Amino acid sequence: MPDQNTRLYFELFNEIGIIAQLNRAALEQHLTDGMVLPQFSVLNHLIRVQDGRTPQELASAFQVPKTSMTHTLQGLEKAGFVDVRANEKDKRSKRIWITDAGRTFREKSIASLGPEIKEIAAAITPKQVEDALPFLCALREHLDKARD
Amino acid sequence: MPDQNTRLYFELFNEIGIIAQLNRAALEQHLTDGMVLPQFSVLNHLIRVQDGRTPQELASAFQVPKTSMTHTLQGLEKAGFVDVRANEKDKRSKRIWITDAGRTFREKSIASLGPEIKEIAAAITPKQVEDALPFLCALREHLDKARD
DNA sequence: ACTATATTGTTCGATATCGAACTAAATGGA
DNA sequence: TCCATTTAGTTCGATATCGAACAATATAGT
Repeated sequence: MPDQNTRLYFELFNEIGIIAQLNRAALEQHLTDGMVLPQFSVLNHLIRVQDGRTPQELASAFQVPKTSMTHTLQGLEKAGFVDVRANEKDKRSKRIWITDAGRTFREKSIASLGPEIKEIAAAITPKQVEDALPFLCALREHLDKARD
Repeated sequence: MPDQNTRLYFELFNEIGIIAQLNRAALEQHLTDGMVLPQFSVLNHLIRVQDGRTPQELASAFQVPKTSMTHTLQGLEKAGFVDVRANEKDKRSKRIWITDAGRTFREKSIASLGPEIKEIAAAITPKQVEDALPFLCALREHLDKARD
């Protein structure tokens, strides 16, 4: 493995790390009630994929340790944005449902992000994003698989 | 802004966030001495760009708050991987120099990452990375500019 | 030169993150 | 059925992250 290649992959992950960083900071400026990105992302996921997910499914979806997801969900529950109910099919487990307040919060947040997204879209077109996504998905999937 | 586009950009940042997450976890498994990704990244930056940077320059480079960089540097200094010296040209400021121990640590870490990178390179070719980088750089630069 | 403003870095407190150890429930052999 | 192993989720403790407030120094405008 020539050093040049190592450098290339380092640069890739460096850029990705910084983008994640900037995205997080920008997004959290639009979230009220002290919500943070992981909490907002969970709300989105519950709507996009379907609610009724278990905490473990959510942790896997976001590739965070389950302890982190516990913490995230506790915050969402305290804010009244999700309901945590027992899972009849597996009594070790729970299921997470988004509440009306959660839906409203999400919608308001997205609305307030509108101008931001519009601005990004002016510089980075949807077409470009579509073209880039397969690469990112492949990279994600590979890292995911290699995780043992 | 149609909802479809919003969704697209959300997905983009979601993928990027997860990749950053996975990269961090994978990388930290190869770091000894309890070093974490930001500390390793700083060492890399000091070699790649040139050491003698100020903490503020480093914070900007990684787009983290300066308090976070203070913390990162304190860890590196305690480990003996960087020297923090006064900045003659600006007495508010400091300059960071990598030590021999820091260089050695970085080299060993990179060596131990070799197989990992090789494995990634098998799935994601350097060519693909090169093709993807301009998009990521553009996105990063835009977010950076939009940060006010 | 003088003063207002900006910049650098720190400390502090609140919160986020996560690994280890734990409990409870499910699963898979014998 | 019984017991070993696996899985879901929590608690706990250590550390990371970051905003606010601060002190020291630099810069800009007059």
